[in-house]
Amino acid sequence: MKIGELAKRSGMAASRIRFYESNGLISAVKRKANGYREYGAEAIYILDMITCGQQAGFSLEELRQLLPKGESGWKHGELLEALKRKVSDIEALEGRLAETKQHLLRAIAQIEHKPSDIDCEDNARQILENIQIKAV
Amino acid sequence: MKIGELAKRSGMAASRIRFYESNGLISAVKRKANGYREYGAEAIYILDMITCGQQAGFSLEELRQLLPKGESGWKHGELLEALKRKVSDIEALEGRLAETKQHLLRAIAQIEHKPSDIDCEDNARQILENIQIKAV
DNA sequence: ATTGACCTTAAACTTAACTTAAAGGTTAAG
DNA sequence: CTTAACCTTTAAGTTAAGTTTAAGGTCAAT
Repeated sequence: MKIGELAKRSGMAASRIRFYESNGLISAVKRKANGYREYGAEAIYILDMITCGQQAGFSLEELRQLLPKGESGWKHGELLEALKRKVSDIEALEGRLAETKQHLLRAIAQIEHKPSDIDCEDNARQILENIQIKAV
Repeated sequence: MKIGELAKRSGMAASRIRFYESNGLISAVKRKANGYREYGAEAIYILDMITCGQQAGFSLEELRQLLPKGESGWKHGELLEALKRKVSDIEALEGRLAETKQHLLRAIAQIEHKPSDIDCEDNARQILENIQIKAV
C-alpha cells in the first residue's frame, strides 16, 4: 500500500503520516525501488493508535514515548503506568467539566430569570460575578 | 490601579493584559498624563471572566464576541445562546470522556491479565486493536 | 543626579501539530 | 508522447495564545 492509500484508509493526510515519520512517532518504512514508501496493513493500526491516543489527551511527545518503535516491542510497565495516569487525568477533567457545567447552568438560569426590564449596565457586574467559574 | 497591580491581583502577566487589549477582548482603558494605563477595580472581573471562559472551553475569538465591549452592554440573547451551546459542548465532551475512560480501563485490564509470559510481538496488534478508542 | 522599579510601544519569538509550497521524479492512460 | 495523478524532499507557512526583546520614558528614593 502506498502512502496515498494509507492516507485514504486512515483518514489522515499523507503529509501528516510523513510528518509523524520524520518526527519519530512511527518508524521509517520500507521503500520500493522508486523510493516510494510501502506500507503493510498493520500501519493503519498504528495510525489509529495515534489518533486514539490524541483523543484520549496524549500529546505527540507522550505518544512518542509509548508507541513501539521499530524492533523494540511495547514496554508493558511504562504503557500501563501511562494508561493509568491518563485515567486519572480523565477523572480530574470529568470533575472540572461537571463543575463548569453547573456554573454555566446557574448563569443561564440567572439570565433567564431577570427579563429585559432590568437595567443591563447596572446588573452587568452582578451577572459577571455569578458567571464566574472558580479556578480548580 | 496601574497594570502591574492589576497583573498581580488577577494573576495574569501584564503582557497578557496588554495583549487582550490590543486584540480587542477588553476595551482600551483610560491613560494617566504620563501614558500609563489606569484601571478601576472592575477590571479584575473582566479578566476573571476571560480566564473563566477559557476554562469553560471558549476560545478568545468566542469570548471577543461575547464580552461587553466599551459602551455597548451585554447582548443577552447571544450570551444566552452561547452559554447553552457551551453546555451542549460540555455534555458531548463528558460522553466522549466516559467512553475514552472505558477503553483505557479495558486496555489496562487486558494488559494486566496477560502477564509477561506471552509473546509481546505476536500480541501487540491484539492489544492495539483493543486499546482503540473509536472516533465519536 | 543616578539607581532601580515601574511603565510605554512595536516587533519578533515560542510551541504544537500540522499544512503548503517549491521543485522534481514515477507511472498509468489515452 | 504527453498529461494527470501519484510519489519524493526540504523549507517555509499557519494558528492560538501568549511571551520576550529592544528601545525608551517615568517616578520615588538615595
